[in-house]
Amino acid sequence: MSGKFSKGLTDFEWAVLKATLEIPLGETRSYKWVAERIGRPQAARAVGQALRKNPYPIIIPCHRVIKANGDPGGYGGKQDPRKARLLAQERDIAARIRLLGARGGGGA
DNA sequence: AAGTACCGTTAAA
DNA sequence: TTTAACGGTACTT
Repeated sequence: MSGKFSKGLTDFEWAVLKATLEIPLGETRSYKWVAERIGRPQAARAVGQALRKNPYPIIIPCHRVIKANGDPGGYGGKQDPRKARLLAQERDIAARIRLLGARGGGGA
């Protein structure tokens, strides 16, 4: 039984994608974080595989998933500075949302 | 610091 | 069908 929903993805991948979608905005989690969440604390590598495939790069914030060292994961070395840039933007957005909830004043 | 073992998917032979 | 490779972490040396 693999991929009872969309063919091409397995239950494992769905679990990884789901866990990645649950990562709060402006925050980052490690592959192990996802691995433990899906019930495979030792499958951090397999998690990286599912993210590497990332069938929905627009919906799945794979950039929020980094290594436990704080280094950006990626393949064969590193991805691109875009990842850090993207994370910085998300952080800004999260900060803005926090301000709105704090006093709902005009930000900028 | 370096090497090894673990998990799950994909590509190739 | 079987083998090789990719990708991150923890443990051991």
